[in-house]
Amino acid sequence: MNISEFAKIAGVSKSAVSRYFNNGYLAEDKRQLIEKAVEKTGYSPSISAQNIRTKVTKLVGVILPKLSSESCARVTEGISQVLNEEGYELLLVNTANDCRKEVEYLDLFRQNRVDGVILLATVFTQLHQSVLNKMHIPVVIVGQSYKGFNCVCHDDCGAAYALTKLMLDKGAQAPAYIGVTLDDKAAGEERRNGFTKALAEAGITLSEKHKATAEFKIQSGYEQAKYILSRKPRPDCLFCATDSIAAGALLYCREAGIDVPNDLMVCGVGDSQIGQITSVPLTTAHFHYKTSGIEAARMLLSAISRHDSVPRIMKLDFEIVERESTSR
Amino acid sequence: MNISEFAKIAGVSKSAVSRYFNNGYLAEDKRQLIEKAVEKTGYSPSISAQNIRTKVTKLVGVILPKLSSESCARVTEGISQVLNEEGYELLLVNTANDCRKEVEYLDLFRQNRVDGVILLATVFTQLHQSVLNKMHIPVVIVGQSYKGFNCVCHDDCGAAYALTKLMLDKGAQAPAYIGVTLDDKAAGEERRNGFTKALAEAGITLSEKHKATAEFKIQSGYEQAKYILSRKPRPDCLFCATDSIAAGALLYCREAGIDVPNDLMVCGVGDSQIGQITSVPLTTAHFHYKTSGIEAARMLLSAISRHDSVPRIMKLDFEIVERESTSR
DNA sequence: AGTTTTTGTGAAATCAATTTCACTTTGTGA
DNA sequence: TCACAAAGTGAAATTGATTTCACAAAAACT
Repeated sequence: MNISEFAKIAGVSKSAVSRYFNNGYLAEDKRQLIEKAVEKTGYSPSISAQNIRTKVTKLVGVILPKLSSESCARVTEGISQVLNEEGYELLLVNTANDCRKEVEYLDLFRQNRVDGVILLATVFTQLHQSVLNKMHIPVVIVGQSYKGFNCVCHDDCGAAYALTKLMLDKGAQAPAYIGVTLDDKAAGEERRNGFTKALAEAGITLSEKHKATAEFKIQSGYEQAKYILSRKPRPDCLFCATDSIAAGALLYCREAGIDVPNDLMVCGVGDSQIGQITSVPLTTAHFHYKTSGIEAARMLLSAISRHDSVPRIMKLDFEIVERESTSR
Repeated sequence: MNISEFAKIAGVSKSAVSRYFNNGYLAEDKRQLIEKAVEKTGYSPSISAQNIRTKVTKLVGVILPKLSSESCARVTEGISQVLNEEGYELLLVNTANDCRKEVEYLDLFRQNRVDGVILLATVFTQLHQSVLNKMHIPVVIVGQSYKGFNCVCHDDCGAAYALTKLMLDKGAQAPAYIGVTLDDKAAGEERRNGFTKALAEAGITLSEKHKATAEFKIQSGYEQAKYILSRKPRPDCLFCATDSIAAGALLYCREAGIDVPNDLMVCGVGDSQIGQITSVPLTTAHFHYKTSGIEAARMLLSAISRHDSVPRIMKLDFEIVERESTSR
């Protein structure tokens, strides 16, 4: 069913039909004729054909590093809430942490497939930079902050600083650190920076023995905790860059008979569900993931509508969630 | 940049360009001319324009009840893996458990927006049925089994039966049950059926006192467990329809000083991450969620390619994961 | 050498819409 | 009653591709 055929059925011209669905510059009697015909036939205009003329797809590309991660899912939920309300659909691609795919998909979106792109970034290479600069549709980056681009990010450094300071204020003197790869600017570098800053202020230096890098997994947290906590002298507090790592660490503590929080304070970052039910409830930092998705979507929408917009960076605040794992 | 302009730059006709990107019925010299021009200009054909002619969008609609759920995320990961490989993109919509939205989106997809639809279903109303029957593009339903439609589902009944039998075989005599709404055929009805079947075989009848319905949340599991376990006589085993409910129940047990598994055996269903780190590691049933996504995507692809396909239902097997919460 | 077949080509039609433009009709004020 | 503005209309051009069709050139047979 195309517009001509439909117009014939409704007893009006093609133009009238088009006007009905668009600007609506149309006499009342024709409007009713068309309305009736729509009800009868269920006709609705082809989006592809509209796209050819208007260059609007009502589609937004969303690039995710990993779907089955609580934080990504929450961000995406925020994005989809706002965009669906505005009549946009999400074209979602999953890069499975494959950096080349990220660029590949950006390139795919560069053609006229979508009206804008939201990138949940982790790593950020030279290649990203150059592909992003060549984009001629608006892009918003979530979770990382890069000059010259639209970004919505969290205060990773501040959260790590606050958590570390919390433990130091409670009397911790020998801290340990399990982080993630520094390629991840936010969760790797920024959180480490916050941790380091708090130590520096307290005049404490971190021993190399008490530093480890884990993956974003419970199992990996368990292993790295085992490695660090079995070395002498044993630390009295442990900062984990993510809740899943902290959950793994707590698992090891229970197994090894280490008393949390009395012998060892532990904290994570992200306030994922898992922290509520660890053997000892976990102190962590709550990031407003869903809000970041909502804000990113809004930012993109406004960049799509008025095309001139200057790049802006929005940093969302966090909240410390204090639970037993650091109570003393 | 359109095909005519590009053809002029390359020094060939529009038709030649089209053939280059499609069937390739083209002389070698022209092929090279075009190849060079593509490298120079970065031209690629407009997907919308292609869609108008060929009716192929290379898009698949995916309807999710909730993004931030581990099982949904895993299924989607499987789907996206297979479809991306075949050059398809996912149009993802999140209904936030709103049944009307589910139908609304099905209707949206009914027009020529996508080549096929995958529906992660929970509830299934009369309205669903009638909208689905009016669909003229292939649909695959994941997680539920409905006659007359393509389905990929899990053996919810079998898993619940096996878990219940496991506890009964270990000597449990007074079972309790925390389920989810029966509107959810798979997680609500089927799992309850499996549980009931095992009881019936053992000649045990369930007291009304020992039955409750929770939401898919830790907090809700906690509350319902509190309600059930505080009534006399206390049950000696507890079947929870999901891991998150079980996690909440275990939380209450720790708080109330109930010894799991000696005083009370507990199990969940779904093998989510959370079960690994509960105060007592959780016995559960592992469903192959990612595999179900993969199979659903394959089923859809084959339905798209040869349009005649008869509806088929695929039921995936499960595995019992036995941990401490039922060890005796 | 003459005919048939194969191979390759571009013009033109087609797909399903929007939008401009030139026009009719209607309404208002003098 | 006439002039002029406003409102409404449909034909036709346009958007960016694919695909059919007719036709030319080259190759392979008589």
